[in-house]
Parts: sequence; structure tokens; C-alpha cells
Amino acid sequence: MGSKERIHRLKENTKVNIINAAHEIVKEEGWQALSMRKIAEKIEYTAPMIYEYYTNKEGILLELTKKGYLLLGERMKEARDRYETPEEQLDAIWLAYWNFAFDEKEYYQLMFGVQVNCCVIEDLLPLESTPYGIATVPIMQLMGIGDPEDDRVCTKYYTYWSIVHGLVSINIVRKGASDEINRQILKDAITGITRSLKN
Amino acid sequence: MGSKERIHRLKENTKVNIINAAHEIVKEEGWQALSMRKIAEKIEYTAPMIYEYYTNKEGILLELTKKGYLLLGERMKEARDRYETPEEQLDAIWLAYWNFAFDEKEYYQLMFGVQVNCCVIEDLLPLESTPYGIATVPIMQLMGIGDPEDDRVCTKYYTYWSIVHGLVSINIVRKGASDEINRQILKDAITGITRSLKN
DNA sequence: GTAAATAATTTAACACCGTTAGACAAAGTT
DNA sequence: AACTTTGTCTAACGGTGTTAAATTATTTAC
Repeated sequence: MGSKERIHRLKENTKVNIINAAHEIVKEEGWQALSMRKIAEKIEYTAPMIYEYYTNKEGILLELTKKGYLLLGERMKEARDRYETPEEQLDAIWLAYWNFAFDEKEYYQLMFGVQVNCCVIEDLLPLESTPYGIATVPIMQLMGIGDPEDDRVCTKYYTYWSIVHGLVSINIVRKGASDEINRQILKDAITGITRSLKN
Repeated sequence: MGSKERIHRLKENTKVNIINAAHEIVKEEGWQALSMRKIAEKIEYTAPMIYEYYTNKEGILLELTKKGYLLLGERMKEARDRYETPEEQLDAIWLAYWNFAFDEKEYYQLMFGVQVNCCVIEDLLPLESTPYGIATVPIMQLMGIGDPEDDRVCTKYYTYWSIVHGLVSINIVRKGASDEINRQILKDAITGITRSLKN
């Protein structure tokens, strides 16, 4: 009797429904709005039912993380395989990564621990006390530019900031590479950018 | 009568106590454990009291964010002013930023929206389907290395990843620079790293 | 076809959360 | 001494994740 099969398929189906409902809620209202009761409402069940399918809320998040990685992998592979030379491939791969981050912002936030909540405080501090104000002084000096709002200065500042913040984030949410490798990356990147300021 | 002053100082004092209590809790148990009731317990009050000093929980987070920016600014400025040449200054500034991120991890997480919760999923996927496995193929090709675990490959992968992830994060939690500038940074950084692979 | 056993689903509850309104007591003012 | 202000607490609301028990529906056995 294949009814065992049929039932198993049905169960598998509501497992997927749960995940889809969760994803929808997050897309509509953000991660902070995701609750078991809301998921239940969306699939027309009561909250405790979900625990028959996932051990807890974290189990749902884990499943979504997994889906996210699968999707990101596909996008990157697809991008790579459209080109022949490794140079073009690398361009395409990281562009695909970039696009994934914004097309599937919710997945990206979950996968890499990017929160939104936080508030821009910098505007109420005097420029010379902000990271931007502090770091752009030597940047401007090297570039021979006087205006800290100049796009060329801004670009360089964000280049520094991005690499450092990226490396930091990666190391905070998951132990990234070894300390040795981190130090190497940081040093290389900083001196590389600094060199690029001078011409 | 200076008692107005005395009372004002007392109020200011418990405002500070609240912030300190919050910071302590977060240092001990992480952001997800911070609650109004726990803060109240720590300062030996009841939860509603806190609302006499801060409009709500977000108000407390805002205050902590402000303190974080102040501290980071001090550290960066201090580092910069220890050196004369802009090259050394930039090295020192970004090293100070790096150190702040790990010395004051809790502040950093709040200021720049770095969550920890998330779970490493990559290990259960076949290497060739992970971002690492996909991107290291052209990297190895350009470097003439066969082992994807080679430290030189790993370093380069993390360099790419850091800059892209950093730029993405900055743009998700706060609208960073303009799209124009972002595209510029992304393109420059990617081609820069790619060039560095070939020698 | 009916009775027993199993599975599916819900209700009720627990312990927590942020937040607000109202009560109450202490202090200050007139 | 009476009145007002201030500080503080209790109780509550509506929300959260999660569990245990009760209930309903379905399958199995006779």
C-alpha cells in the first residue's frame, strides 16, 4: 500500500509550505516580524503544529539558510560558467554575489547575520570625530584633495571601510580564516588601497 | 537652593547606571539576552522605572550606539595622531578600527548590525556547490595552484569576499554611498584583487 | 460495521518579552 | 496641616517561543 508514500508526500508538502510562509512573511515585514503564530496563521494551522515538522524556530531558520546557500551557489556557478577566462569568471561570480545580496536581501541577512535595526548616529557628531572625518584626513592628504565630500575621497574611504568591515563581520558571525590569514588580508588590502591613492 | 542640581545629578547618575547595566548584561550574555526587566533587576528597580529615563528600549540602544561611536572615534584619532606620514596613519587608523571591533565586540555589533545567531551550513554542502568551492576554481587557475585548501588561495578568496560582503552589509544596514560610487568600488576592488593573483 | 488504536490537530498554559495605566507612598511646597 | 508633585511599584495588555494535555479525525483489527 503506497498510502505511506502519499502521507509522506503530504507531510513533505506542509514542510515546504511552512518554509514558504516564513519566507513570505519576512519578505513582507522583515525578520523581526517572523513568529511561529504568524506562520501558522498563513498555512491555516495553529502554532504547535509547526513543531511536528520542525524542532523549533531555529530549525526553520536553518532550513531557510540552507535554501539560501543553495540559491547563492546556483547563481554564482551559473555566472561563472557563462565565461571562459578566469578573469571574466571572477568578475561574473562576484557580481552575481552582489546581485543575490539585494535580490534576495532576506536570505542574505539570515545567511550572513546582517541586521537592519541600527540607526545612523554619525550625523549628530562633528565630522572630525566620526570615523569618516578621521580617516579622510590622511586620504585627502595623499590624494591632494581638500574637500572631504569629493567623490574620489568618498570612494576610497568606502573601499577601506568595506574590506575592514567585511573581514570583521565574517570573523564575528563565524570564525572565518585563521588569525594569520586575517592579518595577511588586512595588511595586503590596506597597503594596496593606500598605494592606489598616490596615482 | 542647589538641591535641584543635586537631584538632577542623581537622575543623570541612574541614567548612566541603566546604560552600564545594559552593557554588562550584553557583555555577559549577548544582545539577545538584553531585556528591560533584566536591566531593572541589575539596578535594583522595577522595569517601568526605566521609562522615566529612556523613552523605550530603542532609546537605550541609541545611547549605547552613541557611546560606541565616541569610543571608536577616540581610538581611531589616537592611533592616527601617533604617526606623521599619511601612509602610517592609515595603517594605524584601520588597525585601531579592527582592534575596536574585537575589543568592544558588543558595541561593534550594535553599531554596524552584525548578528551572531547564524549557523555555518556550508560544511554540509559539497565543496563545488559552496561559494568557496565555486570562486576558488578561477582563483586557483590564475595562481597556478591545484589545492583549494592552500593558504594563498584561501587568503585571496577571503579578500574578495570581505570587500564584497563589507560593501553589501554597509548598503543593507544604512544606505551607504551612491550606486555610482558602489559600482566604482566594487569594480576597482575586484579587478585590483584579480590583478594581484597573477604575480 | 463497530471497536480499539493511532495519528493529527487544537486548547490551555507557562514563562518570558516591551510597554502602559493606575495606585500608592514619600517628599516638597504653600 | 493640606495640597501638590515626584518617585516607585503593582497589575495588566498583548505579544513571543514552547510544551502538555485534551480532543478530534483517521486508520486498523476484528
